[in-house]
Amino acid sequence: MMASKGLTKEIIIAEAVACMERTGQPAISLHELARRLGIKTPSLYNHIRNTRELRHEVFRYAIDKFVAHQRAATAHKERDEAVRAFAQAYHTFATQNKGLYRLIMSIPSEEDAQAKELAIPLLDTVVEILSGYGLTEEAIAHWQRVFRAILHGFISQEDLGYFYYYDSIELNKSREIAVQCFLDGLHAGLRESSSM
Amino acid sequence: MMASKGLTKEIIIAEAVACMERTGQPAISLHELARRLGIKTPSLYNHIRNTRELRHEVFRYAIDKFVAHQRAATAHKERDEAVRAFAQAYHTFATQNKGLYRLIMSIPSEEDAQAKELAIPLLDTVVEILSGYGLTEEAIAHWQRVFRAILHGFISQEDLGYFYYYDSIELNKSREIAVQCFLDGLHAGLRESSSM
DNA sequence: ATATAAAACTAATAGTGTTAGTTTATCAAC
DNA sequence: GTTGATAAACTAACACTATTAGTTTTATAT
Repeated sequence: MMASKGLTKEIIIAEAVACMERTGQPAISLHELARRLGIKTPSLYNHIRNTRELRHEVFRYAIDKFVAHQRAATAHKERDEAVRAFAQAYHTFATQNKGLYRLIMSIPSEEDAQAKELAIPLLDTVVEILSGYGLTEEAIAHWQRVFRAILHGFISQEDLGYFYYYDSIELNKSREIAVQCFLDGLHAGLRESSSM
Repeated sequence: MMASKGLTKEIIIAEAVACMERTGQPAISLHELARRLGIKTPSLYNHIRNTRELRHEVFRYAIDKFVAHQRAATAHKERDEAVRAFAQAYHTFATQNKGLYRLIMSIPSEEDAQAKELAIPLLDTVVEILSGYGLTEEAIAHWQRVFRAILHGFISQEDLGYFYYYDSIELNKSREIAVQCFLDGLHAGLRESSSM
């Protein structure tokens, strides 16, 4: 019983995802992966091209999961309420799926045009919410960047430990303030543009 | 002429820094480093304990450089003017010292308490600026987090390629809007707390 | 001059990813 | 049911990482 243990690409990807979710790391070695699947390392190459492709597949999975999570959290919500719900969902996903989130935030980087393609739905979720504010196309592009910058910046620094400077001060409150800051800034921006 | 080519820890660190600045990567292999210094890989261990220590030393250098850059940019400035200058300096450093910035943003992460210690001056620069707004200690802690979240989040996503969604829309303008958003949010927060 | 210590070396190990070439099991056609 | 093709496992090897042990060389201080 050497050949065929019923292993498929999907099973490999699922196992890789499970490992990342468990360890919180955005990667797994082929050795470890093969060990968990009960095969020898090179056998993985019968199913995947290389680590890049594997990472890519897990990336696709992570994006899908993240997007679904965001859509579920903001469905039937609009404007400020949607923004707050989105921020909450974003943070929840990032902390509860650390490995996947880190992967999402470590892939594109210049080269990988294919990954950027896959990530578009992720950007669309924010754009849809901001569409409810009656902004111009250009304004949406700007504010979508600002919003995502705040959300990711917050998670990232929290994760890095750069927020434990005043470690007695509650992180959740900081996050609320950040979201409120975005809304205040957005509203201020709206007032300004409508008065011109 | 085997022993002693006048190599020191400082020279090694300087070369590592130079490599990172050149490649934009937050790391360099010992092989490459040794090659550039004209020695064999294991000889590096006469001067450094391991890659962790080397990274640590480069990290220290990066923090110092970043802090100096920030202080120079915001000296004799206050409040909004200082905030804007800081944001500008932050972005300039991150883009012109990509390798060092990436290193700064990849080290601490839970474990490394020593690195967190080294990074404190980095946080102080923001705290000092926010001190000019007459906020409470707690409010400073919150807003310092928000500001740094925006700044890093912006750089990070820009670097990752997550901002090229609407690639015709100017990044610089988005950044201005982000900083203005922070100031509007901060001012809104100030009004609210003073009216209580 | 010689002993010591610093700083280079060679050789080897273990952990990454990856390729080439080989064997085995399964499944379809004759 | 044997045959033959294919899929999927294997072993063996290589290149690249960091690292350690043990050796040699050179500079320097007594």
